[in-house]
Amino acid sequence: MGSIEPSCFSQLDKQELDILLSLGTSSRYPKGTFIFSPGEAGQHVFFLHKGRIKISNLSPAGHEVILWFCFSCEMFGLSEITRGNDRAVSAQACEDSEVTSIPRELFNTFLIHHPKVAFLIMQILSCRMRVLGDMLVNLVSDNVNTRLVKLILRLGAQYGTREGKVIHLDIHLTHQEIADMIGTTRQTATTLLGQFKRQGILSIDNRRILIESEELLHGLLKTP
Amino acid sequence: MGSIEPSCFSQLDKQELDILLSLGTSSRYPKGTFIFSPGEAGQHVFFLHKGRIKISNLSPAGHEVILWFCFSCEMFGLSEITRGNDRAVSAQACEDSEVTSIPRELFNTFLIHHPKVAFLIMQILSCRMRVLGDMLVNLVSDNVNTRLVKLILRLGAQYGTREGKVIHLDIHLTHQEIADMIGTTRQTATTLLGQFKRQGILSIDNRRILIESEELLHGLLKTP
DNA sequence: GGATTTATGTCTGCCAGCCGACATTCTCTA
DNA sequence: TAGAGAATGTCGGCTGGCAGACATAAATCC
Repeated sequence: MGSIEPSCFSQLDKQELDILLSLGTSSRYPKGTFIFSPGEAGQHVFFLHKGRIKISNLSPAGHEVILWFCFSCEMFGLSEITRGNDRAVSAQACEDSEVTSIPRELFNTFLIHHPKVAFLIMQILSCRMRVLGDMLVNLVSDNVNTRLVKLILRLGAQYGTREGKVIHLDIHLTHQEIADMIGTTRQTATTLLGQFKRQGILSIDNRRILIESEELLHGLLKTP
Repeated sequence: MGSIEPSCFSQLDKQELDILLSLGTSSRYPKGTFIFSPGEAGQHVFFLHKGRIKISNLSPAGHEVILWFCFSCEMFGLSEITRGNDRAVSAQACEDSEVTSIPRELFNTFLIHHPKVAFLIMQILSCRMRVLGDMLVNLVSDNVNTRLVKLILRLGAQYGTREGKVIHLDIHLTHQEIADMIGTTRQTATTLLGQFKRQGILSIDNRRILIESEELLHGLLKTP
């Protein structure tokens, strides 16, 4: 579980990052708009300055699976870079977002001259592969309740800010989105979240989760 | 569906490949032995000359999920290269296999001087990410029957050899392994495979699948 | 070539969680 | 600030497929 992504480009010199970003053009995407969709040719990679991007996979039957979210200073659209394949997934802005898009060719050339960055990219890809692998195992071997607990714990560890015992999750998430992350239905997610609330494990304020007791949450893992 | 992996190192000059392989040492792994297991430090990458390697993820509860198989001329153990992380998955020889293992550090240095290969690695990682993404969607949105059909079709397209209407799948697979690839139980896999046999869709000879009628198989996708 | 392990085939009860349906409440937008 | 649209809460019936349990068949190993 929980191999955290080397999310920030902190490992990059400010200088290197500036060169990279100068290769692209910046633009704004209002909440809800798609940066790219499945089937399109993948001719750009993206660097997210501000906002939040949802990377998801849509089945022909219309079933959405959220693979992960990208936050500030993360890159996305990397999977298609080398060959310019069609996009396999969609990228949608969950909030108003500011993004630099870098043409594939320029990015590739950049990588050749900056092997350090190429390494970072491999690292990001590897890390995301692990996440997907973990998701698969969860999906197969855990029931919905456990999956939800693990999701909340993971989100807390990765994106939460601690205030005393309470962990604030400053991510606006609907029950539908939560359901799509763990492969269940909206109704089931609602029911379980309701239970957790009643047990004093968490509360939700304007679609933002507050983990009241990480301990209790952990406890749910032991006795299924 | 079905983005096929650039499996072979055909895109590499024979020369480049020779240099790469000279960095490592070759050894044999008898059927059943593990090349690496979860939790170990990932200090090598591997090139498979001959045999078949099963890459899988094991849940704490003991539930195995097979992520993919590696065949001749494919590499594996790539996910941990950049940082030397612990292995997240296990690699087990399904047949007697011959493998060259290349120390991480040497491989990394090699990559810096051969950006073309670095690109190839990214491509492989990207491709495997897609496969995992597809697996996730399948798992969530399809029932077991459909998942099995899709698996067989995919295996056929990827690894099958055509002889007239029949497609030979020269991969020795137990029902348990098939079940572990689509996230179901051995019993259910057995039952469904039995049905397919009775319908004349496929036959199994010494654990090797023969697709008798790809059409019929495809037909099962339309009417669930 | 016989014994032991490993894989296959089949049946059954049971229950997690899906699905539809609806009421209620929240949250944006105009 | 009203009104539309979206999100949440809740119920109950239905069922896919899991989990045992066991018999048989097929490999594999001395």
